[in-house]
Amino acid sequence: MNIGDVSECCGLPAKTIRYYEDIGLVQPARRENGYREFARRDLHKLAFLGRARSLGFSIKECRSLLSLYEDRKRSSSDVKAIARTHLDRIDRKIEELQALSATLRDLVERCQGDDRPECPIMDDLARPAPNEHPAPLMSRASSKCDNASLENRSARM
Amino acid sequence: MNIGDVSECCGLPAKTIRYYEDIGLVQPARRENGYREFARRDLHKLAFLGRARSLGFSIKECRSLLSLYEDRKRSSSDVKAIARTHLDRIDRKIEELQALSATLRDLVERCQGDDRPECPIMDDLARPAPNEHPAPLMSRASSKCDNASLENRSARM
DNA sequence: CTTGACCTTCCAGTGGATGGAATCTCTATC
DNA sequence: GATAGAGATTCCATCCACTGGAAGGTCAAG
Repeated sequence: MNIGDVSECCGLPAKTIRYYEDIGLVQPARRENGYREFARRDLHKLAFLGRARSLGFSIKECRSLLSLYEDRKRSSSDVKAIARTHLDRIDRKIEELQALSATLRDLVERCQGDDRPECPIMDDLARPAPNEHPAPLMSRASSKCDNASLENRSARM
Repeated sequence: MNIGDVSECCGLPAKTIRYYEDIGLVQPARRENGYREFARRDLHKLAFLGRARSLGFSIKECRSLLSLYEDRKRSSSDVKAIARTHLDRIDRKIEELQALSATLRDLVERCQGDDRPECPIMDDLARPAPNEHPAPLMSRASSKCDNASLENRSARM
């Protein structure tokens, strides 16, 4: 099978398939004319890769999964470990994005969205810093960011 | 102010600040010795950029936001439009990830995770295709992916 | 004078492809 | 046999937003 057929058949662009060969995920044979010749085994691997990538596994994880796929004596615990790591990563990402979403939604809702310049979104972006660990008031005097420091340092040279 | 101080003060790595200069987001002055000299205005811009990036806005969006930030006659509707587009993108991403998470969670839960090779995760990955649009049975005979086609095409040269 | 912190530039690499150019190779048709 | 067009090949560049590291200049303290 030529690359175009494989592409159509496993849903991966030909470019991607060449790329996968390049990074060693598949090793299709070559014909005399230089064309790649994909065997059933290559097709299976590519379909496997396509599915794994669509589930968000990284190429590195795909490599591991692929070697487990081809290992008859694999332990399902190894597969599960990779999947769980990935799942945890996804869930952490979801939480991050939900926090972002909440913040943005609040800002967007509070913004009038008219032709005047006043805007809570801008106010948030321009605000000094998200004081997660608010410093004691006295320590501000020695901050590198206040005006005095700025002038001093500007004048230093 | 030197880049190191700016870095500490606005929380962006020096490398990032240089990069932001490189792509034209800030234009700090230069001293005679070649060192960058950041003024208050640059500090504000960098802090703004740091916050905007931490909210997930792309550099391109940051560029737009920054020019709105410096435009006294801006319309808050322009700001809001950018933020809403971004919010929508985040929410779409969350949905995607939640679907992934659900699929993966199901697979992980069904996997024994022992020393035997049987594994629902592998079974899923190795499965032909996620038949979102299941083809009529008869059409499989002409698929490029069945054995006959494979052999034919392999034998063609 | 030396040390070490800080600054500079430039180049390369990350991940995972994707776009495009220039150049074969095959097949079909005239 | 000529030719057109599809499909294959390679290689190089590009995307995003940095980040790492090398090689070298500058500055303040001891």
